[in-house]
Amino acid sequence: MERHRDEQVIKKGPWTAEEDEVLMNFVNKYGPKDWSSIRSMGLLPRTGKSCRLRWVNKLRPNLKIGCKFSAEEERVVIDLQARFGNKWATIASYLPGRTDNDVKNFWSTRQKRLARILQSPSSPLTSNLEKIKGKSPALVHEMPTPKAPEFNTPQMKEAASSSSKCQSCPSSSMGNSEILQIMSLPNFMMTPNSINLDSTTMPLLDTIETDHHNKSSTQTSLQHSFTHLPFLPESHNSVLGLCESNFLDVFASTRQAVELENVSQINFGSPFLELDGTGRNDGRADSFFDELPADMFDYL
DNA sequence: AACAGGGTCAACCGCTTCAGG
DNA sequence: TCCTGAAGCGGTTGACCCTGT
Repeated sequence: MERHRDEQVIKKGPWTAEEDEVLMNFVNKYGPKDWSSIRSMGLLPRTGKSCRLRWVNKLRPNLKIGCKFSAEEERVVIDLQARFGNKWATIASYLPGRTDNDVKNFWSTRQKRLARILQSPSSPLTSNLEKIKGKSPALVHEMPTPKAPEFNTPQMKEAASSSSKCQSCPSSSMGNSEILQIMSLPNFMMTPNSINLDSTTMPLLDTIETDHHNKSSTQTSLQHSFTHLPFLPESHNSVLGLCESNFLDVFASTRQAVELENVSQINFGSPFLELDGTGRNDGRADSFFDELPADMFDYL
């Protein structure tokens, strides 16, 4: 509770059923407008903003209350966020029964989850930070400060070393490790349709040499790295699918687009919905990361 | 059973845009 | 053209619930 200029008490906090009823009656009588008159008429001790928000988010007809986002809705949100950015009201207009608040909450939950996975200090991916810093000094202050990675198992030690050095491609010390590094950046976002770039991501694209001597050597190197990561055996095929797909092309085309258009978001269709090479898009929603085996994120 | 951590959701805040005087 | 209040929007916060330890 707080006092307003005119000494009328403004109520804050959760709405009661009685207040909802008063608000509903008001809207039924006058329509969803003139929100501030609800208080001036003495109907409710709430601000117009508060009344409007309550109506829009909870009392409006045809809202999907207490109903989780379907796979299709998730896919739409991810796709539209890539197109429109954080225009939650715009995105919500494509989803009947969903409010901008719903979409916003859904997205922030996803972001938090992803950030937590990628920012895990125990991730060996952070081992490449020093190398990246050396290549791009201007980047140093923008990067999160990682703890020294811990490689507890022989598998992890092997994975860490192989991600920057590959026996079958000795000269290919760049490419795969940088891709892993970019994927681990907190602000890096990859959706089924686009890559979002920021000031920390873009300079790193320059370090990816997907066309250096030839693409297949980098691909082989990346493949080698993934093979040595400690996934469950049954997950290796899925992971290796990344290397066999246009995974590298995505980064290569992204870099080219940055050079040509000076843009911060690259749209490229839905390459990751077709990882199995069949063009499959069964409507399953989720970002590129959800196409990966679950134990991949356990490892990260 | 108690606790911690994460997820979800409702609501508030501050800023911008719009419309009317 | 400027001012003011209303409406709209995105970011943030905090309470509550659930789950794992």
